[in-house]
Amino acid sequence: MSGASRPTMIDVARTAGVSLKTVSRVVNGETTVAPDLAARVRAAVESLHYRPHLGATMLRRNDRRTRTIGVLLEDVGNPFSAVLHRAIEDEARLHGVQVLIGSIDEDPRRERELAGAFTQRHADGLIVAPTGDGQQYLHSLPDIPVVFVDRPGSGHTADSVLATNVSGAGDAVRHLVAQGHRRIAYLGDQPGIPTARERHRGYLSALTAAGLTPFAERRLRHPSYAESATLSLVNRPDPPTGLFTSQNLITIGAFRALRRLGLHHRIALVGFDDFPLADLLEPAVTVVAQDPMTMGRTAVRALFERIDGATGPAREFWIPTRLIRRGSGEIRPASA
Amino acid sequence: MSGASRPTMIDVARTAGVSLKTVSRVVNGETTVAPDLAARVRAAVESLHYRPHLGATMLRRNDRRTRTIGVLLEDVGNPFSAVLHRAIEDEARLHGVQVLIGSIDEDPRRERELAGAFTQRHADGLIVAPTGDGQQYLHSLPDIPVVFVDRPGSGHTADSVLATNVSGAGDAVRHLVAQGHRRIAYLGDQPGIPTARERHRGYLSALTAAGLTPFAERRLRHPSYAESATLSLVNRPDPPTGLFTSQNLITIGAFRALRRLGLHHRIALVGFDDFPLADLLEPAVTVVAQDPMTMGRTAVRALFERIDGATGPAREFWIPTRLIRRGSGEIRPASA
DNA sequence: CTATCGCGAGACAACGTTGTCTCTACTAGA
DNA sequence: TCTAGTAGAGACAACGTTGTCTCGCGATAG
Repeated sequence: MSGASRPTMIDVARTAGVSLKTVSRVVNGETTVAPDLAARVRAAVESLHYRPHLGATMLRRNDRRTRTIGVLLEDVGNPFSAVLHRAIEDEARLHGVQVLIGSIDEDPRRERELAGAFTQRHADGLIVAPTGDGQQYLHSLPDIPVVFVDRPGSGHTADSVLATNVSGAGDAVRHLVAQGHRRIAYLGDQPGIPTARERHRGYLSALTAAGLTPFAERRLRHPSYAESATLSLVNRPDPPTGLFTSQNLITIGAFRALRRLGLHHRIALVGFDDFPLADLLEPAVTVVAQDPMTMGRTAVRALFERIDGATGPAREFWIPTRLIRRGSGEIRPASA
Repeated sequence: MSGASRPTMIDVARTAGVSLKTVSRVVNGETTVAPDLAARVRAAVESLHYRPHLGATMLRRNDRRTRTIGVLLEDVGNPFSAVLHRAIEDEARLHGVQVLIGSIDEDPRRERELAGAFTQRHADGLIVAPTGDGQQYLHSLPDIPVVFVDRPGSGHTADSVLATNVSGAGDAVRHLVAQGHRRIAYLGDQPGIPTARERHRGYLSALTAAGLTPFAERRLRHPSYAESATLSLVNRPDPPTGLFTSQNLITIGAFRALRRLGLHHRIALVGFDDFPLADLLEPAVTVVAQDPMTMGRTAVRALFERIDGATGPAREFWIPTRLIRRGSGEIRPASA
């Protein structure tokens, strides 16, 4: 509360009656200090509430880790991102590392800004859920380890931690086919988003493999359009009997629409990405669940390996998805 | 990508053919530089990808803002915290300020560690959702502006941004009373948590004012016990006809228990704190909603005022709650 | 034509810390 | 007893930047 500026090593040295350098040694845990002096120094540090000036430390020791990583996710308010964030934080905490985080909101400019800001704050590394716009900007940053998570990057080579999007989406579609569905519609994000592209690819190839043709597809500019898109889809003369939605917010929007029309027990729904309370809805929602905990943990570990100097080609970590049958995906087509 | 160390102002100065100080002036936007020189400097900055060394800047200008704030929330994976986080981030972004964030998990030691870590990283200020253990530790930190959010701090005076917990909980109980309920049970967090205490107080005083006595109360050590606590509560010989739950995770646990027993259309439920999909459950869940967006925005604004030097006594910002009738709270007692 | 002023730009010190070098006092071995 | 060696502790420079001071030059006024 005093307006006085923070104490420096010189203040500590004066209080302890030793030289500046001895304080530095004690603070840095060097062993070449006599025990009684070290004790005096530690007492002075305590009484003055001395904390090393991180800026000065970093300035002097240019190689020093700041024990901070930067994390760029889609939207920290979204359940998937929030859980991923939490997993990253927990793993980072195990290593005594702080987390800087920001939401990208599908805005490439925002992505570049955040990456720059975190780099300038001397993050030791970055975990990025990239937009589809390419990550060439990383080349203009000082050399910093990067791990992509959730989505592959482009224009920059780095480790990536990805869900098995194609096969997961395929699982969803195959499941609907197995229930007898032939008219299976797709609702997903705009194809600029890499995961959206892959899940769409999984949808297409599973349909084709089953001898079906894509029935109806909607690429949404924003998940908030999911509800109205579903309404228009279902109001066609030949409505789909099953829906595959490529993302949790879209799944929820679709569910909302089906409920509004009273069709939630008639039209099957399988969503990519689990979400809280999916099991409490009626019908409970069948999903292809990702494993954000494992994804976050894997990304942090890979990043730390790179920070610790691991070289070698970029690695891809594929985190498996899992179909969770809850009810909405087990609805059979009315005509069958 | 080169292993070379990052460029400094001296490199830029050499490239542009000017003095070190002139580069500094251009980078800091001083106007006393001839346009052609400034242009040469900017070109050199671009071509070398020069970024000022934040540590050196902070070292030289000890008063300088780092344009970073630290945020300590309960759990960034929890919907309430996640939305609060997002609101804080958005407001901070408007001011060009970065956010350091960490989850406390009701662990006072963790709270102290995070506050220390963020302070050492030169956060300009802190936004803290404090545990009930007291914030005396803030006194041992260098002088840093703090705003409490969601919960009042103790042992340290600072602005606080709080929901109207007492009156909000009262609204919930009064609503149940108005539906004819007499046996209204309370399920909440342990009383060590300030908000839990206040909401419990609101519960008690509204009951008393209605001429009722507290019927049954459960203080949970952790929200994960909500489901089993509800089961035991409802299995009493004289079960409650209405439940008031003090927090979103507990509300969800209680709902889950009622559903499991098939009592979700028989026993009324009003929860404090809204949560996603509350409107999609059957019955949709009546809640006393907080306004995390406004809370986050208010906290950031108050913090920036303090950072900008505002003095004066600590302020309390009360953010009103709002009862949202959705169905579960409008169930009437079976006996009535 | 000279004195004064103002503006642009460089020289230099300082911020708080740590790496390196140096110095002193003590210990051990011959 | 003397020398060499060692461990502990201080002096000093340097990290990259900015605040202050100073200098030079052209313009303006007397």
